[in-house]
Amino acid sequence: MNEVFKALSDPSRRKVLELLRQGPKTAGELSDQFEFAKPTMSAHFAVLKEAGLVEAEKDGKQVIYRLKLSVLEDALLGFAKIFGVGGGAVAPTPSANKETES
Amino acid sequence: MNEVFKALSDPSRRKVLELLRQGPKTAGELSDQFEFAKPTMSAHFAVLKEAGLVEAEKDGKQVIYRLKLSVLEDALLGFAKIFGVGGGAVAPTPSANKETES
DNA sequence: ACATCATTTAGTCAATTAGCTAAATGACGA
DNA sequence: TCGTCATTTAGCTAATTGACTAAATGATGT
Repeated sequence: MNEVFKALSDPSRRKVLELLRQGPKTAGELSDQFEFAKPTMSAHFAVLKEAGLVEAEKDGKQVIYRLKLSVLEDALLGFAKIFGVGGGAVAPTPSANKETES
Repeated sequence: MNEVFKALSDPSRRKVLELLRQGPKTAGELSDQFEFAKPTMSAHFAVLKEAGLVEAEKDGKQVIYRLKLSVLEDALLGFAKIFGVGGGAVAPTPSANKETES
């Protein structure tokens, strides 16, 4: 879960996720939306993949990236829930507080 | 908003926020929950303050930190909403996609 | 087989980050 | 005023990050 937050801490990576919200895209299509060199983008993709936020499928020459919404959802809402924030979730009792890290 | 995500990307800082969920705490009380040196913690507090996630109030010798839940809420839910995730929010139409950064 | 195209890997570099110790600040109590 | 306590600032270092170019990989078309 730490890796998800690490991945989300970079604006370019958040933008990649937003682009993928419209549907799967190839590495090239995604890279076209940025001014970075391809290898730089490739590294960002790797971070997102490592965090489980996207999955890569190979299609001939290209690599298609697809958003894994459930992972993003689990991380964001899971964290939000700790604070009793969002969607009427109830926070666990403060005295039951144990670990931040997983 | 980028600063909020940056602040959240460190597990120790997330833990500080969780501790503050139980109510305001002094810098010392917070530091006691970690093995880091005080100045290290002070730097983490500064990052959280910079991001607007906490506010500091001076009380005699001590500094009391208080969670600013609304800021955390805005960031998390605001971002979640972009993906149509959580609390029944509806994502803006993909074609209306403009900027990631603010 | 060869050239080409899409992407990743390797290697480098500068900037940022997270930790530390030592010193400064600022409030209190004696 | 002096000593002490709580916290921050300053200054340092090692590790991580995010960018780059050049080279490697791997699939396709000729």
